[in-house]
Amino acid sequence: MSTETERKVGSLLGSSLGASPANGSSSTYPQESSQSSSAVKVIKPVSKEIDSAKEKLSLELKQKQDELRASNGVKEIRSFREKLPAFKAKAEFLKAVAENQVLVISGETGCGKTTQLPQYILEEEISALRGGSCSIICTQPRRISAISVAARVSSERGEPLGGSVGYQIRLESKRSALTRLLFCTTGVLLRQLVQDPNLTGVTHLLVDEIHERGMNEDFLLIILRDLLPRRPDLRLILMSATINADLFSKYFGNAPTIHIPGFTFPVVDFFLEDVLEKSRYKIQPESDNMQGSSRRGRRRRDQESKKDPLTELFEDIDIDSHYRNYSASTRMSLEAWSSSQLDLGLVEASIEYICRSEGDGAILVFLTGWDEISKLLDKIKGNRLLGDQSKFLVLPLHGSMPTINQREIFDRPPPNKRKIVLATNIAESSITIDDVVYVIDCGKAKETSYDALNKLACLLPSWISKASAHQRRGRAGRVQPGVCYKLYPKVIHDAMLQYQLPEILRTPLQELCLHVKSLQLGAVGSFLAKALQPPDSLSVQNAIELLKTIGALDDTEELTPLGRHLCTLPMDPNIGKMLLIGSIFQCLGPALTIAAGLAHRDPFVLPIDRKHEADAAKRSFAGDSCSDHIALVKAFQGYKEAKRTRSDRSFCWDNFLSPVTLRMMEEMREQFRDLLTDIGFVDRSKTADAYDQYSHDLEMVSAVLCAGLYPKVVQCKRRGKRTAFYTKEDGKVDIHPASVNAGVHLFPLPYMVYSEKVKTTGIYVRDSTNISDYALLLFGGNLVPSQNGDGIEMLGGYLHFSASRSVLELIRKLRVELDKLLNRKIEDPTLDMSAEGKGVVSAVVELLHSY
DNA sequence: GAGCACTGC
Repeated sequence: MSTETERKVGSLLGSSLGASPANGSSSTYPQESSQSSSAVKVIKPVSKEIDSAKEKLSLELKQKQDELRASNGVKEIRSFREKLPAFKAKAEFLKAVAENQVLVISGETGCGKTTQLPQYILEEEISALRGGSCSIICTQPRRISAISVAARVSSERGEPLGGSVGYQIRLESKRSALTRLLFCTTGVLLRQLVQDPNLTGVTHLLVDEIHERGMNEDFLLIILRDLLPRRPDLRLILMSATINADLFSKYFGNAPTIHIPGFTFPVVDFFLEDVLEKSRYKIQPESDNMQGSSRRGRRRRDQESKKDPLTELFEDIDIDSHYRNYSASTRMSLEAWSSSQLDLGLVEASIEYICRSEGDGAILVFLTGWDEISKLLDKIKGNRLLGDQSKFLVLPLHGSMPTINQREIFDRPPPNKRKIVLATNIAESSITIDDVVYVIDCGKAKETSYDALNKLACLLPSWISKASAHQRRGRAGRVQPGVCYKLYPKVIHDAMLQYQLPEILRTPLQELCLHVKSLQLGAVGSFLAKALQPPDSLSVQNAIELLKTIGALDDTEELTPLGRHLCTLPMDPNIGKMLLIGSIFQCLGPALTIAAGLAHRDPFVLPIDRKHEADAAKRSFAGDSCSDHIALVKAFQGYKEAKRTRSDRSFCWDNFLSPVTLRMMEEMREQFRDLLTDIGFVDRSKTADAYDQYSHDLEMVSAVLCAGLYPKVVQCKRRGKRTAFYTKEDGKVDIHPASVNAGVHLFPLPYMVYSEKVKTTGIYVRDSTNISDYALLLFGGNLVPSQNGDGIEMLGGYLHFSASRSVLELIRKLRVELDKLLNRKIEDPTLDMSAEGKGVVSAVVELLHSY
């Protein structure tokens, strides 16, 4: 810091000291009253008028339903509905609903459970003249399914969507006062529970797809089990796609179970050994120049550190005796087969075999990721048979590839042209391609896991579960009998886990823990211990520790005022804090954009053939900011400007941006702005620019990022002509190659903040912004004087700052004033920062610019 | 030098 800066900051700070009230009791927070969160009073139908209105509605609904039933259009649909397997179980189902508070349904694909069961309840209630007072909710894990199921059900009833049947998902709903059956995402229901913990008025709740074991669904089940005794009139129906519904039944005190068989066309399975026989493909043994280390080798287990149990199981088999009925060539291939590396030649040979020897129909190949899809695509292009573009339409399908929104994935190709889709897990449940007849399954998927010991999120390829394999296989039998080629031995299939580990055991829990607090469900640890499969207490402890570090929970694990604000923001608590600080420091626009991008999805897409251009486009948005977050802000700004001139389509195309994601981000920004308004941080009467005074100030935006993302800090240490990166928890880490900071050798500033760090082939920081030590000193963690008195420490002594005594003293003073101001603002969001905090804010700005 | 997938009053 120059003496000039020191003088300026000192004088600005001096002026602010007088402006702040003498008693800035920033450390004591007002106590939360136990009633404070039930601000929304639920209006209960007590008066006679309301009762009679309901009776009238019940009559109307019944008349309308009877009329519709008699009409011709619905008659046709009715005969279709009566052919569904669910129809046979209708009477049993309705009887069980009437007699039990909780019911578990296991229904296989194609049985019609999702569209029929909620509808049966609705029809039954309307027929019994309870239509006016019933309220049926059916949750779905995904937005698309909530919409499409609601649309299907209302059309089966011959009604417009939003009548008696509606849907509600984030930022979008079609429902009315008449809606009696609502399909919503599980997340929407969880938010609803914050306002109305008793689900007042809801008569029937159906929770669909619980076998997927998503975090929201598992969380909801804990809440519901506690709620049922308080709501004896509420009926709960759990719907699972797999026969094994025991787990859920037991969890709810041995609730009765009804099984509904499914209907799909038969699918024939072939395993690796059969595929080798049929295709005559020869797997090449690992050549010695691969150093024999990382890749493979049967019975070379002792040379390798760790192998998964399924691979070990296979390697313990004596190939010649176990596969004695197979050809010598197949046995040799099985001997050479590696479970750790997918043999793309084998995939290619399988596709070729289908194209030569089998009938018409699309082929769907399940792979693990971008890299495999890309390499296989190249291989197919060079293939003599498959490379013929007049006969084959080969399409990659991956969440961050632009093809994801193209119609041709779903459309039937012209006659004599075969569609071949190379997909990730996205085609397992999110995207359905109807005309698939052949599935090729590599047996693996990239899966997130959470290493609580090292506080590290991982994303590694692993064997899928039997349930997943079944689901993938089923993709072949939607329109006619199909075939599934599994590129792994039957022995491995038989040893696969029945189900994937539930998400609650695979994910960092800070957001969930905050949610538990906001629902006033008691101590986080003991509440989550009631889960179907409770998370490791160390994971819970890590999450609580983080929430304490960022100031969302106090020492007694109670919500602080900051924590209460964060509960209202539907995003990771670090990102929520960034948004709040951004609004306080008048960087609202960028904060909204960054929050929307990080909370939803990166809008940058990666086309398979132009990834270097895509990389360059992202870097040009970042300019010399050394920030992925700034790149995001600039890209969004560019999109908004292009929209004004109606050139957004070409802008997105030219800059490798996803228009769908950007539109979603626009809507999310509005939602966030509204939420900030609700909690007082944004005043609607002020103009938009009132909160954007520093939005173009890179140093301020970086400081806001630091305030939000702390303690996710990376140290940049110069090593000769390069920079090496370190974190407290992991030691050396790498910048993710997709980051604008990848490959940059020297950085102007000594630290980075990031929002996501993940272990794949190494430990990568996915997004980063280069920040100064002043940003950290002012907006990072608590400042602790060094033991030897010559500096300041942070992050448990991991970060050390040294400077002259007078500078350190000045920073310490400024920090005290800044914390006071922030605490006052957070306790009372209506506090006028521009008046009350003028001196402190000016001093902060001055210091941040003193580089 | 590398990228599973969802989702939120």
